Amino acid sequence: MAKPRSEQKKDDIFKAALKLFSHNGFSKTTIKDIAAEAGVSFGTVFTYYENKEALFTECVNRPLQLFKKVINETKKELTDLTEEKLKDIIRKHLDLFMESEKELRIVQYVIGQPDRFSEINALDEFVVLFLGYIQEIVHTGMEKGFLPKSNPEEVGYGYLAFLMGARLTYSDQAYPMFTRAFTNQAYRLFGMEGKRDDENI
Amino acid sequence: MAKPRSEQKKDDIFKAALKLFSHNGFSKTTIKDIAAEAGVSFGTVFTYYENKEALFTECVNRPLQLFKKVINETKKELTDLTEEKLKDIIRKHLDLFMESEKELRIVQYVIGQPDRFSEINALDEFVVLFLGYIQEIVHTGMEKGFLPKSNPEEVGYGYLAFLMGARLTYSDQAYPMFTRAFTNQAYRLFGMEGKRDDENI
Amino acid sequence: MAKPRSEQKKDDIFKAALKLFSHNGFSKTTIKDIAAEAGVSFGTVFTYYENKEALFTECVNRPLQLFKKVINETKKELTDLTEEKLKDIIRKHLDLFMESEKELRIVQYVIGQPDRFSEINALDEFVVLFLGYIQEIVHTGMEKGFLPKSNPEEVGYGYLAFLMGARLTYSDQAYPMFTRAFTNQAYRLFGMEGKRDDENI
Amino acid sequence: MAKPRSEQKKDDIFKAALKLFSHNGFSKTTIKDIAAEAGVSFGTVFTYYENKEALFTECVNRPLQLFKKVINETKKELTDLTEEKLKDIIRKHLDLFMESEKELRIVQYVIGQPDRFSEINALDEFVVLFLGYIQEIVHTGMEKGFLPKSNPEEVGYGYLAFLMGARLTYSDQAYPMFTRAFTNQAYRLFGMEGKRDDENI
DNA sequence: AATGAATGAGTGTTCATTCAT
DNA sequence: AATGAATGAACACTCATTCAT
Repeated sequence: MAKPRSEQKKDDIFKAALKLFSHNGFSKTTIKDIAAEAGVSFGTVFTYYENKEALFTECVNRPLQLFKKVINETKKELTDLTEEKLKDIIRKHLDLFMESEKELRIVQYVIGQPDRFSEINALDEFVVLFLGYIQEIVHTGMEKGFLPKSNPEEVGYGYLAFLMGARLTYSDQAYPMFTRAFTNQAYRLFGMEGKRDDENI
Repeated sequence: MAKPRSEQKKDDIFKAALKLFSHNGFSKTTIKDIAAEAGVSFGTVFTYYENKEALFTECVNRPLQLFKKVINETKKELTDLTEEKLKDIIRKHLDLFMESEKELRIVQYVIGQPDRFSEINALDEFVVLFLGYIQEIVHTGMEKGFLPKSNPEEVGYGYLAFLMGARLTYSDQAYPMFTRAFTNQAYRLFGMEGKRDDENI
Repeated sequence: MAKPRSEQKKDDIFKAALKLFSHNGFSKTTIKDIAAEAGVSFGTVFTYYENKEALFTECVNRPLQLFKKVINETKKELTDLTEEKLKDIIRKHLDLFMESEKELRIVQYVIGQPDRFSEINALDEFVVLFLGYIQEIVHTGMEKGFLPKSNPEEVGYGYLAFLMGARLTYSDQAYPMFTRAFTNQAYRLFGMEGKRDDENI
Repeated sequence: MAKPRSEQKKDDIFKAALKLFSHNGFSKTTIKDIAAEAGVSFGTVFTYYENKEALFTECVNRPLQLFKKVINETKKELTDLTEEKLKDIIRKHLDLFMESEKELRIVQYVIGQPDRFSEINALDEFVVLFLGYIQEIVHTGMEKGFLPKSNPEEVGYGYLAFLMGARLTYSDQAYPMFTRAFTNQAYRLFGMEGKRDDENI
C-alpha cells in the first residue's frame, strides 16, 4: 500500500534535508538545494514545513525518536542477559550508530551549538534514556558475574562518548577494519575481552 | 617581550574567530561579529586575513599544528614506558582534549563536511601521526608486559574516537565527574584497569 | 427571496474583500485572508473573480455605482427645494459618507495612486455627477433666495473635499460629537448658519 | 556649505522614498525602486535605514515634525489678530497643504491603516496641536468681533477635515481654479465671506 | 462548483568583499 | 595601517495563480 502522494513528497523532502543538513550544516544548506534534491520546486518545501528551522528540527527529532524507540525495545530483552547476549547488543549498537552517520552528524551539530538550537530537547531525553539503559546492563552483568566490578555510570558516559566518536571522527571511506576495531574496543569499555587476532586460526 | 602591535591584533582576531566559529559554525559567524569580539573594525579583519575562509582555515590548522607538536614532544618520553607513565600520558591527553573544546568543535565541523573544506589536510596528518604514536605505545606496553595482547591499530582507532567523543558528546556542565569516568574508561581501552571506587578508602 | 447559492458566496467574498482592502490596502491583503474572512477556500475566490485586481476593481466600482444611484435619485427631489430640505440633504450626505468608511478608504486609495489603477473611471464619473448636482442645488438656492451669492462650482469642489476629508481624516472614535461639528460646518460651506449651542435651551 | 557626502545620500534616499511611498503605498514600493530613484544601490538604503519600515516611518514623522514646527511658529503671530491676518493665515495653510501632497498622501495612508502603523503617534500629536491652535484663533476672532458666534472645537474639526480633503480628493492636474475655490470655502468655515466674482470688476 | 497542492516570480534583508579616505 | 560606506550576490520566505482532482 503506497503512501498517499503528499506524504511521499513530504518524506522526500525530509530525506533530502537530512542528507544536505548533515553534509553541509544548517546555514550552508539552502531550501533551493533541498528542493532540487527532493525533486520538487522550492515553494513546495514550504507547503510541508513551515520554515527552514522547522525542517531542521524535524531532522534532529525524528531520528532521535527512532533511537529512543530502539533502546526501549531492546530494554525488554535484558532479563536473561549473558555475556554473549551483551556482545550481541553492543554489535547492534555499533551497527545502528555506524548506519546513522547522517543523523548523528546533525545531532553533533546541535550539541556543538546549544545556544542556537536550544529548543531541541529530544537530545537530552535520549542521553538520559541511553545512560540509564547502560547502567542497568552493567548492574545486571556484575550481578551475574560476567562483568568485572565497574562504576555503571562511568561506563555509560564512556560508552556513549565512544559510540559517538567512533561514528563521527572518521569519514566514511571504506573502513572495513573499523568494525572489528570498534567492536573489540567497545567490549573493553565494559571490561570484556574481544576476539584476539590469533583466534581466527 | 611583547608581540609587535600588529601581531597582537592579528592574534586578537584569531582568538575571536576561534571562539565564534566553534560556537556558531562557519556561516552563522559574521566578520562583523568577529571584529566586534576582537575589538577592531571589520575592515581590519581583511588587513590580516585575505577572506573569511582563510581565517577559518587558520582556526583549523593552527590548533592542529599545536596538537602535532605536543604529540611529537611526548614521543621522546616513550623510551622507558611503564604502566604508571602510560596512565599519566592518558590523563594528559584527556586534559588536552577537554581543554580544547573550541578547537575540536571546529575540527569536528570540518570532518563532517569534507567536501566543503577539502583543502585542509592538516587534519589527516594529525590523525596519521596520532595513530602511529598510539600503536608505538601499545607495542611497547605489550613487550614490557604491562599491556595485554591487543591489536595496536585497533586500540589507536578506538582511543582517538573515544577522546573525540568524550569531548564533543557532552556540553560543558558537571564535568568534574566526567574526568574520572573518562580516565577509567580510557585505561580500559588499553586493557588496563582504573581505580575502583573502593580504592579510595 | 434568497439569492442563489453561488450569488451569495460571491457576495460574501466581495464583502470580505471590501473589508480587508479598506483596512490593509491592496498589497497587504491576501487572497487567502479574503477567503478566510468569507469562509471559503481560497481557490473559490478565483471561481468568482478572475484575479485579485478584478476583485479590487469591483470593490471600487460597485460602491461608486451605488453612490451615483443615490445622487441620481435625490436629484428628482430638487424641484421644490427649501433651506430645510437642503439641510436635510446635507445631513443625508454626511450620513452616507460617514457610513461608507470602507468604501471611501478604497476610493481614496485609488485617488492616491492614479497610475496604478488608471483603468478605473467610475470615480471620475461620480465626481462629475456629484459636482453638477451640487451646482444645481446652489443655483436653485440662490434663485430662491435662501442661499447667499456663491460660485456654485467653488461650493461643489469645497463641499466634496469636505465630505471626503471629514470621513477620512479621523479614525472611528468619539464620532458622536463629530456629527454636529460636520453638519454645522457643511452648512457654512453653502453660506447657511447651523444651530448654535445656545439654541438647545 | 554642502552637506557631508553621506548626509546628502541619506536625504536622497529619503526623498525618493517619500515620492514612491506617497505614489504607490507601502507594499507596492520596493527598496529596489527607492534605491534606483535615489541613484544608489539597494544595499545602500540599508546603510542609512535599518529596514523598510524605519524608512517609511521617517517619511511619516519628518513631515509631521515640520508641520508642527510651522504651526508653533505661526502661533506667535496670533496676538493682534485681525480678519485680514486670519485670511492670510488660512491662505498659508492652504498653500502648505497643497504643496505637501506627497507628505499628506502618506499621512492619509497611515490614518487609513491604524492597526498596521500603530506605533506612529506623531500624527495624533499634530492633530491635537492643530485643533488647539484653531480653537485659539476662533476664540480670539469672536472676542475681537470679526468672527460670528461659533463652536471653536467644531470649526477646528471641520477645518482640518477640509484641508485634508481639499488636498487629497483631487489629483494634481493643473487645477488653477481650485486655489480660489478652496480659499473662499475655507473662509466660510470660519463664518467669513470670501471675495465674490463681481468684486474683481 | 470547490478545493488546495504545486509553482516560481518577486520581496526584504544579510553580509563578504572592495576601495576611497 | 585602519576604517566603514558602497555594492550586489544570495538567501528565506510570501503569495497570486494554475490545474488536477
